[in-house]
Amino acid sequence: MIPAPFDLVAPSAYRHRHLESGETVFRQDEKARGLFYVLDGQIELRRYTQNGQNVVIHRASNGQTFAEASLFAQNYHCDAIAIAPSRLVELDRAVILKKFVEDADFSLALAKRFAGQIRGYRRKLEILAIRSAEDRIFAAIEEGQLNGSIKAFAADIALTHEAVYRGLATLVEKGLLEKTGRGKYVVRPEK
Amino acid sequence: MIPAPFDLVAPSAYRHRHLESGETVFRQDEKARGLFYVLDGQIELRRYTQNGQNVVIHRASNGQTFAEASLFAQNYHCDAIAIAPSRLVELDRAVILKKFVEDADFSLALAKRFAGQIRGYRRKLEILAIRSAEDRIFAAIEEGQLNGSIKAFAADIALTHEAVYRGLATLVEKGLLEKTGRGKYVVRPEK
DNA sequence: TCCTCAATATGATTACAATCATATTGGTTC
DNA sequence: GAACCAATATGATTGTAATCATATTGAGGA
Repeated sequence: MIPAPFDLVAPSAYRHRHLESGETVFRQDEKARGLFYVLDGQIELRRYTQNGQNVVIHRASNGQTFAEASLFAQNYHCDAIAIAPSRLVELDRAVILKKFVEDADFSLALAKRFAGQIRGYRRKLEILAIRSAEDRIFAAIEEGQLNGSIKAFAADIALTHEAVYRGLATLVEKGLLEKTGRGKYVVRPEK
Repeated sequence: MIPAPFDLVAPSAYRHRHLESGETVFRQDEKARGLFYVLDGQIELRRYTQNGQNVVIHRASNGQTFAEASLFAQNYHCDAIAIAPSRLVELDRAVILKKFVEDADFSLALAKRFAGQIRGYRRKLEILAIRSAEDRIFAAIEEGQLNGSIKAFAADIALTHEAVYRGLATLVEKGLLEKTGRGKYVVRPEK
């Protein structure tokens, strides 16, 4: 049930947590206690700039882990907030680190996971660098970033939700997307 | 001379490379051979989108490494191009991987490095999500992203160089930045 | 069933960065 | 030192996303 490689650590390192929508998992600059596995629900990782703007760094849902990087840092570097009722497993930092030095398979798998995350962030950067709202929306949908609500998606790709609604409408008009329901869009298959 | 933890691997894994400005270190989708350490020069990591737009993912210069993540991937996921005459050390992928499973200190240090990179990308995402050109420029300078040319900096933060020149001018006008020379700007200390 | 509320959606206007143009400066080469 | 070239810099105009406003839809609760 816990995804590889974290299934390799003893269950004594697990701690279950239930959160209501809006509750905080951890805050930026708090001492890092461990990483998390989402049984169900939705967690948003956010960072705040001085001006009060905030960026959604990542959104984790069923079956995903987050805050892996905090294993190797003293503190958390973003806020983690439940945006839906959520059940999490917290994996103890010290236990994971011990496992890391003892078990090469584990450390290899974890490093691979990190490499994957790095790639993911690169793709996000790539999308944010696209200037045209329409192109950005299309690229992000192609990457599979539109799974939740349009508003959340808009925040993800750093556009206002109005701009996204408009962009979606024109993309459908151009025949690049298909509207499959209220707030539901899919890439139209090439013919 | 090679930074930790790569100083721990045998020098037989090193391969020196000299590149002229414009030459290619590797291309996207090529088989990953290893990671690189920059003795001197400048390397740009770029990704190309379908529309032909390209994003500068990272810019590596003296004393930095790049393509670490390719250790755990089959192929390179971006282009690496020298934008100045550069001397590199290529570190063999297989040797590093072997070291990784054998030496826990090494694997710990590498994982820490990865975690640092993840943090770096997060910060970059944060900056790209700032809508106002002026705020974005200021935030990026505060993060120390303005080290090379203004044009390179502009590409980094996904603005046109014109917008950056104008933003810099108004920031100086407002007293937030100080112009220390042609193309040189520093954050003005708070009083 | 009605009420409430948030997400979805579109209209009108404004703000601002992109674009196109044109100097100016500084470094390199012959 | 002249010639060349790219980076720096600013001006004028345009395009486009943000903003502010206002419906509309749908889900959940009383």
